[in-house]
Amino acid sequence: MSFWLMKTEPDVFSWSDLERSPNSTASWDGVRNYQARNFMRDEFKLNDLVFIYHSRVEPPAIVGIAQVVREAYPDLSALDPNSKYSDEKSIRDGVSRWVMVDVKAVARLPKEVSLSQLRETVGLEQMLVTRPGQRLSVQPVRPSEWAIICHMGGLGEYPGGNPAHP
DNA sequence: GCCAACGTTGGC
DNA sequence: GCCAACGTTGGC
Repeated sequence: MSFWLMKTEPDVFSWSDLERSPNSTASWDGVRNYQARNFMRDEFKLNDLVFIYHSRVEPPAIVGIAQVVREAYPDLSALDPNSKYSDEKSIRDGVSRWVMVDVKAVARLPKEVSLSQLRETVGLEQMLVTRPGQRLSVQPVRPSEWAIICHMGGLGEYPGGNPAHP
């Protein structure tokens, strides 16, 4: 199992929006960056765990943990002319080159972990999200980083464990 | 295949 | 809301 971080602007789609979705599950659509797409398409596996990160808010922070419940499939929003993610040029034979995954909210962090906290914490120096100018919206997270952040977020020994028993 | 222009991201 | 950093586009 692998760990990931995905960014979202809560004004557009927040952790609460995910929790309120049917079965706490939503399609993570609208990713329009090849590096991010490739992570989702090639490396996201069923049951992988994902930190949900709120950007463009004060403070930017990791707020919850989601789980991959469906692996990559074509991003339907690219085909929808009314969607802001519509991308006609990405369509070939009726299928977009962009993909989405379905994720399910599994645990809100009791204490959200802010970007400034991430930057201050020993062991997280290599995280992409802490780097200025880094805008990749889907990023891998190392197991050691996952464990540290779960602990900071108040989830104890959650890392890699059973989501049913945090 | 270069690179200037452009649009977007995201911390501040 | 600003704007630096970044990724993409398209003319050449």
